[in-house]
Amino acid sequence: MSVQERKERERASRERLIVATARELAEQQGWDAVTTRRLAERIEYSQPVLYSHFRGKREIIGAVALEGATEMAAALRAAASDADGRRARVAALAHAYLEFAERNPAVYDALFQLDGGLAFAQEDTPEPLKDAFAALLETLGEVAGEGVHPALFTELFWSALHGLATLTRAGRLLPEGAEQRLDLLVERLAVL
Amino acid sequence: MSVQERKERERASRERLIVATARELAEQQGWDAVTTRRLAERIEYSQPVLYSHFRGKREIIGAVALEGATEMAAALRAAASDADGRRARVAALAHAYLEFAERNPAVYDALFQLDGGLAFAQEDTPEPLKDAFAALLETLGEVAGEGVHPALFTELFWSALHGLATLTRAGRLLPEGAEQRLDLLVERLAVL
DNA sequence: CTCGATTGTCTAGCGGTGCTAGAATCGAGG
DNA sequence: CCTCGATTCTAGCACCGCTAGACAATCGAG
Repeated sequence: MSVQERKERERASRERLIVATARELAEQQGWDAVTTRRLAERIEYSQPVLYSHFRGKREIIGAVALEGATEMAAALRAAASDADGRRARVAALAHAYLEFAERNPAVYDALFQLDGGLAFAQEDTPEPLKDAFAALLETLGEVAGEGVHPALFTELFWSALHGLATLTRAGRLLPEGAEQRLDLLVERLAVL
Repeated sequence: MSVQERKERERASRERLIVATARELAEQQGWDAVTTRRLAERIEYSQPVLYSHFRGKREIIGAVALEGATEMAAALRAAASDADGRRARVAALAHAYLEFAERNPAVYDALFQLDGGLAFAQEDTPEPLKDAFAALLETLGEVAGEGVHPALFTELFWSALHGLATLTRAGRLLPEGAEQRLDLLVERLAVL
């Protein structure tokens, strides 16, 4: 049975290669440049191989998104745990969120902008996505204020962060005010 | 010279037809369905005619976006002027914004989600876009609070609305909480 | 050790996209 | 009515996501 195990290992490793290459290509040249032909060429296999791992391009985007969600959750938790006090924790969390979006634009797009075929806010939502939301909830739930449902507050705060992230990156907001907008968001929205 | 004038009128009218048809098709079947072939067929001309009016598909999206921006500005001003008192005005504005996004998803996408080749937050930003932001600023500037720059406050509030609009439509937020999230946003962010 | 079956991969191609060169057609002015 | 410039169309380019079917490599049985 060792032969079969080796094959499965190789197959799994090739799948990781596909996802990593897609992500790399997307970060370098944007998702438009991630075509099945270019991706196949980079991993040094033919196009149909991609389809033996994923149903189509959507699923590849989805795989990058899941990978990114795990990293994002970790980054958010790390930022929150490095800060002392509720105010500092919320500020650090918000800052970490926007920094992740800025440093990994392709991953952020895969998560929230493109169609990766992922379910959200439902029962069959993949674990990494739920966990990323949970990472937000852990810190933001503390500052929802009395009588306000923590999850609902988190959704609102998250929406604001998402809006800042996307509008900033699309050049819709002047970059100069970024820090002030973030301060104001934390100050006003959170009950400290 | 009347012949030439007639031709110019006809040309302008055909351009309006292109934009209106693109918008209609996008609202009906999504922007993916708006291909140059389908669009050409609907206006009963061949593809190259599109390119005698617009540089390419991007510019057509941009034209829909500008049309939408004008309408949005009007809708926001109408909602604000119908309400009495600052709190009600801000709530009405926010509600009108989200309603516009929900009822005109294709236009909203053209404005903020797709690349219509439009400049933002710059000197050469088209007038309708500046005006839509101005419509937000007129109402939101009043509730920025002391020592907070009205434009910066408006950018933040707008970001939150944009986040709510996009995440809701992408199925990332549960629709049930929409009203509560909106109330909370107005209550917390605005200084009433 | 050979041979058939199974598995894996590739070549080639389908119908679609945005966009454009050059042919064909139209219509206004002489 | 005819000419000639402006307008519109036909046909085609290179690329897209995706897949059928040919081919090669590997495995297990005799």
